Amino acid sequence: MPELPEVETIVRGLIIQMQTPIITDVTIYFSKIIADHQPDEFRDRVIGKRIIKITRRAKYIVFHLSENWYLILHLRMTGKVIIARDGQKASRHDHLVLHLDNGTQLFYNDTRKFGRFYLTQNPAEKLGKLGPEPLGEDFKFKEFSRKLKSTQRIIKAVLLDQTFVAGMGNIYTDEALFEAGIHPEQPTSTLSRQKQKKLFTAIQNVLRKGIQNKGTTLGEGKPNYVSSDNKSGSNQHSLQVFARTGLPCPKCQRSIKKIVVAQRGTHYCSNCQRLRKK
DNA sequence: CCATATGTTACTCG
DNA sequence: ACGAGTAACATATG
Repeated sequence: MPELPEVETIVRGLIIQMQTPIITDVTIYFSKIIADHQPDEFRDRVIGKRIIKITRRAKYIVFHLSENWYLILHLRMTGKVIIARDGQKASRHDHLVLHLDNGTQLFYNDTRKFGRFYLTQNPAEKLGKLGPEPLGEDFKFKEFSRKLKSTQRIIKAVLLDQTFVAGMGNIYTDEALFEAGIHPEQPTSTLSRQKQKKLFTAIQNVLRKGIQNKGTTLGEGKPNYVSSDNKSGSNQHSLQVFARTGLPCPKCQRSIKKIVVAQRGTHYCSNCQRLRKK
């Protein structure tokens, strides 16, 4: 669920809510979510450290701790980070709690238990292979264009590849391809320069809009994504094709189709996004 | 029971 | 080497 805009929203919320607390205790209910440490070792290394800074890289949340330690969190499909007041009890699917010295606790909740914490002094090991941040200065058209030309893969698979561009997931990929008018199965090397440009811009547009709307929250009753203050986003109301199967295309009014591409549910307009031979 | 789900990665096959 | 496809992780929902 959480893609770049959702993780960015969470991080911005955490920065406002947390300041720079010291971690006074750690409760671990499900130790497999810690990727690289035994629970006791993890607690020993984390307790007493100060959270100096919180940043985002791709879909990772990076807690910068004192003494050059980094606590890196990936939420995968259903991970949530919620700040709550001291005294709040852990509930269903809470797997780890950071107790802080500012009167709050950070709960890590994850229905499907796919998320992972990485505790390291060498963050580049985990983050170094990621592609450019699409909203950062290192995302350059010239390089983007060159890489698109250099592979035979289909465009949807490439946009989901975190080493190509970092932070895109299934929702924003479908949205960007719709905005650019590109068929999800179009081989990247066949994209015209004009389509490359459109896609380059569309990626940034859909992500910026997602952040402005504080993320996409799908599902009724039990929201799949909430920010760190437990609020839903509103970007679901701005989606053009994702989760709109059978509804009219915003451009041509024809019915939005859903197919499987790169093993993922893929929403698109077969009229506005034509597969073209080159 | 079956299919599906917003992510990632290891593995197999051609 | 490359790229596509599959399974796995684990749980909930329709």
